[in-house]
Amino acid sequence: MMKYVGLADCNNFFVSCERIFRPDLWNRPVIVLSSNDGAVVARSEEVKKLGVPMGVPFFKVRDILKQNEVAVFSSNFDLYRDISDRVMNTLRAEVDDMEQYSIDEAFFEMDVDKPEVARNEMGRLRDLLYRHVGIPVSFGLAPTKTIAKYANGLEKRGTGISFVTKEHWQGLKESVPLSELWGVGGAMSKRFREHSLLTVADLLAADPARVAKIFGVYGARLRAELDGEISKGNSHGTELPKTIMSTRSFAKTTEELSVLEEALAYHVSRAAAELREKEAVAGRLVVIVQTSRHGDFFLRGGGGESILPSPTADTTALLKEAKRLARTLFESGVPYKKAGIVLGNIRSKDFEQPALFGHALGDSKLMSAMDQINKKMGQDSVTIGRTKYKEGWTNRHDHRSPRYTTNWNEIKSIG
DNA sequence: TCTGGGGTCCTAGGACCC
DNA sequence: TCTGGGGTCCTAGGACCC
Repeated sequence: MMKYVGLADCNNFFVSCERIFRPDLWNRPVIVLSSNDGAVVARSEEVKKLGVPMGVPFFKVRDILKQNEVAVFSSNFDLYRDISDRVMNTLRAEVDDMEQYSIDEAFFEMDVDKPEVARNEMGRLRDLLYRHVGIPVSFGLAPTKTIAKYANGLEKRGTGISFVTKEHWQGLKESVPLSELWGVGGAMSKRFREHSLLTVADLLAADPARVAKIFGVYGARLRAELDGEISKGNSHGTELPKTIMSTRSFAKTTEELSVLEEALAYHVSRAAAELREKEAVAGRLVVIVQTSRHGDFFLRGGGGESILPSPTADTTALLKEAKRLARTLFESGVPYKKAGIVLGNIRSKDFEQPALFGHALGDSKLMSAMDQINKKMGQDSVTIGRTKYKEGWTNRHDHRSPRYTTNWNEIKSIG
């Protein structure tokens, strides 16, 4: 019996989510755009074949998309998060030690006796997820996370099931370039090349101490992972996040403080609701206001930080502080394009004593009533601190699909 | 026309102290 | 020529990922 690491990865996740409710799109090219309809962030296989790259600005590929009758969607994160929860909950019930890594990926552990049995088990999981949630998922199984990531990539377009055993990996390492591995980007890749390290075999042949010295912790960890030693620890997914952010760019710039304040009210509400849902409080608040990357003002704007006298998850308290910071950052005559906040120093509310003269901790009746209504009726049914200027700061989402599963007004109707 | 938003981890270097 | 060196704490920014 040997312990292996599995990776489940949803195929073209955002596109697959859109297709669940639109069977007419199953064999058609589909893309999903980033928020504000800026760039392409998900592509169906048909679109990849057209040569449309990941991350390309939308306006640059508009023509080719039109010519090929590609279905275009704005991001619909309410929908994707909800579908993601369904995938993760289904998988969690079937595997050991699951750790959700991103909105569409999760690691788990598997004890393997006979490779055929392991393969069949992954096939069963793949079929189960497709039947229950409607999302195609591929699986990779290997000695460590980094190798499982690589394995997963091998069969994306085939069966969706890939098992790289220890023996198999020994045979592969000569031919796998370091630049294709998870965690190796342009900069690391270049530094490896400068030391004549091109393949996995090259790195494994190098002395571990020298690797650590030259390439730092990342290098040492990567080498260990490729050597079959599990070093990317399993975090078990129960810990709190270190930061929670909410930021967004505007469809058009604004020079109004009141518009910025209203956008911040939106971001504070979202982030604070997430804090309360995790039963946590934040001790640090950062407000960010930014101008366009193009034009004369791109160095203006910036961030301001506040260490809260008493950690809180109360929307009103956080908003008051955010507005204070916004007023110190604001300069009149500057066209702002983006605003947002970051919450830091996050800890469980259980460990916090309410300060005598500090803010409430955010479990007030008002906050929980608001959270319950918003959960039931859809996000933003009840809000604090904004109403008037919405068209001044919301972003562009001209192609958004209905929020089928999270908003009563947009539920799918048949007929 | 004008390139997302949300994260994590690591490192270099400044401030400060003795 | 050379101006102490070592520690800690903090933050900005780099790198990478989805």
